[in-house]
Amino acid sequence: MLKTVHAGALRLENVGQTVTLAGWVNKRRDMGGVIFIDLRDRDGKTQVVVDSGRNPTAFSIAEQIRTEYVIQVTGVVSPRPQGQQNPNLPTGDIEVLADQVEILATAKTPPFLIDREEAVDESLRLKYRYLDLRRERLQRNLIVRHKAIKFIRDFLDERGFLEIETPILFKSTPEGARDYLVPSRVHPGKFYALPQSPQQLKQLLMVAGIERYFQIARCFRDEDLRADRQPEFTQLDMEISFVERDDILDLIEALIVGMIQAVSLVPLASTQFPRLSYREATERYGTDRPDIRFGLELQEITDLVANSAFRVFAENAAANKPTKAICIPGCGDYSRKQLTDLEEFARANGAKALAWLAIHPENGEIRGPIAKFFTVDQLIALTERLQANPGDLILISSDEKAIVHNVLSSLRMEMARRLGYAQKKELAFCWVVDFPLFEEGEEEGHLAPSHHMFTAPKREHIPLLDSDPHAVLSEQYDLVCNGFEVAGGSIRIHERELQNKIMQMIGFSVETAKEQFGHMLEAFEYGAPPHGGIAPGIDRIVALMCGEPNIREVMAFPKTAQATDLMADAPSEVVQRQLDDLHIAVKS
RNA sequence: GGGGGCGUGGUGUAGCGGUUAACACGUCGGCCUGUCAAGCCGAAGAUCGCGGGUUCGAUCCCCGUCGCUCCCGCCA
Repeated sequence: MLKTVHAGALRLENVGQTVTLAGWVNKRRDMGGVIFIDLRDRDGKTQVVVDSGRNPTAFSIAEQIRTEYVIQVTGVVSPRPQGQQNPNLPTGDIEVLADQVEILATAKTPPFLIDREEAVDESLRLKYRYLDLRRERLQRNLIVRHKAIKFIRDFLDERGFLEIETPILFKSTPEGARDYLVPSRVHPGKFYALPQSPQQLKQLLMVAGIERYFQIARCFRDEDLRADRQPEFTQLDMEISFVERDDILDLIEALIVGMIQAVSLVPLASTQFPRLSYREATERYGTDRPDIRFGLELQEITDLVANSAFRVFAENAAANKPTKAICIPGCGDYSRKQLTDLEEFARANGAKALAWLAIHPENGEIRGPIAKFFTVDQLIALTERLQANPGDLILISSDEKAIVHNVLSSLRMEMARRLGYAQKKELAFCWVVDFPLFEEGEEEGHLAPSHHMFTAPKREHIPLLDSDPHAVLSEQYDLVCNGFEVAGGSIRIHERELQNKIMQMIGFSVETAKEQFGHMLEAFEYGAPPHGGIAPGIDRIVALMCGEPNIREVMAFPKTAQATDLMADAPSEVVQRQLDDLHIAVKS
C-alpha cells in the first residue's frame, strides 16, 4: 500500500510514529517558510506540516502543490504546539511533520469547491459527479447507504433468508409501468424487458420451496421522474412462504427500527408504527400516504352544514357529496391576498372553490365570505368539532369525496410546510392496510388492480368478487414515512383458479393470460405454498435517513429529471452496425 | 403531454430599458515560519444559456428554444 494510515486515524497516542499518508490536497496554506497541507482521504483529514528548515526538498515540492493534487507524505506524528489544536477535526491534536512529499497526480482546478457545502448547479454536479462524490455530503450518504444494506443483509441472514439473484433480462408484461426493452439479436423482432421488480420470479422461488428469499434488487421503470423516482432504483425485494400479513409487518417493523437506530442520521419519531386502514388514512389525511409527523387532520362536517343557509354545502350534502375541513392554528390573521393565494392553490389541486372561516385572535369573531350563512349555533358546533381556537383558520372543501380529499390533503401539506411542521427532523412511519383490491372507476371497460394482479383478496371478501368487486379489500399493505411510500407488499394469490379469475376481471382473456403469465399459472398447479412479500425502496429510505430531499443524493450516479446521464452522456446514438445486428430501424 | 421555478466571470450571488455589469469565494503572481474559512498586496477572468422580436438602445420587456429542477398526468 502507498499509505500506512488513513487520514482520519491519527491521535495523540500515535505521536512519535513515522507514518505514510496518501490522499488529496484539501487545502494548502503557504506561510512562506512553512506550508500547511490538509491531506484528505475517505477517512478524514490530517494536517501535514512542511517546514523549509526540516527538509528543503520536501518543501520545494510542497510549493508546487495545488488543491486536489494527489500526494503521498511520509513524516512523523507530532503533537500540535500549545494553542494550535483544531477542535473541529478529530485529528486536530496532532500533525504530521513531513520528511518526504511526493506528487502522485496533479489536478486541474475543479469546477466547484470540494471542501464547501455551497449549493452548486445540479447539472454541473451531475456532469462532474466523480468530483461531487468527493464532497462530504455524498460520501456521508453513500456510507449510510452501505451500512443500511449491510444491516439488512445481516438481519435477514440471521432470520434464515437466502439472498438470490434473479435475471435482469426478463419478459415484458403488459400491466404496470412502461418497460425498458432490450432487443434480441438472436431472435429478430423479439425483446427482453428489464424487470420493474422481480415480482414473478420471487413468487416462483416460493413455489420452488425457498421459503425465505430476499434480494437487493435493481428495478427499472420507464416512467417520468420525480424527486423520489429514478428510472432505475433499488428495492429490498422479499418474499416469505407460510406467512400471514402481520408476520411481515412485524418483521419489517423490527428491521426498519433496528436499521434506523443503527445507521440513520435522522431519528425515529416512534418505535411503534401505527396501522391505519386505507379508509382511515384517506378519511383522516386525504391520502393513502399520510405524513403523520403533525395533525391538521381532515374533519367531516357534512352533518353540521347540511342544514345551513349556504346552498353549495346543503346541496352537496343532499347529493351525498361530503364537506370536510382542516383547522390551521395561528393563521386566522391571513390577509385577503394570502387567502386568495390559498384558493388559487386549492384550484390547482382540483377544487372548484375554497371556503374559509378565520377566527379573530382576540374577540373570537368569525370572519369569511360564507360566515353569514351560518347560525351562531352552527358556528359553535363547527369550531367545537374542529377544536378550533381564536386565531385559527378553517379551510373547507365540499365536493366529490375524491376531490375533497385531494384538495384538503394538498392544503394540509402546504400549510404544514408554511408552519414548519413538515421540516421536522424525524421519521414518522405508519402502515396503511386493507386497500381495496381494485382501483375506483374502470378503464377500458374492465377493473384495474390497485396494487398488482397477484395480490390476494381478503378471504372473507372473495364472495364479493362477483357481486360488488369494488367492496373487496385486499391483503395489500404499504409502509409510509413522512408522506412517502417506502414499501409496498401483499399476501399473494397462490391458487391457480383464483388467479385466473382475477386476471380475467382485470381484462385478460384466457388466451392472453396464458401467453403472458402461463409460467405463473402453470407453476401454481405444482403445489404453491401460501406466500407473501414486500419491497422497501432502499433509495427512499436512505434519503429519509440522510435527511435528503431527493434520492439522487443517495445514489452514486443518478440520472436527471429527463432520464439522462450528464456525465457519460447517456442515452446516446449507436452505430448503424449495432442497429443492424438487432434488426432495429429507427423512425426519423 | 401539461404547469411552475431557475439560467449573469470557474463557483455562489447582486443588478438594471442606457452602468466601466457589482460583491464574495476560487484561480494566478508577490510577501510572510504556526495556519486551519489564514492574512496582506496585486492581477487575470463575463459573447449576461441560445435564437428571434419590440426599441434609437435589451443582460433587463416579449416569443421561441435548450439545460437543470419541482409538481400534475404516468409510476400494476
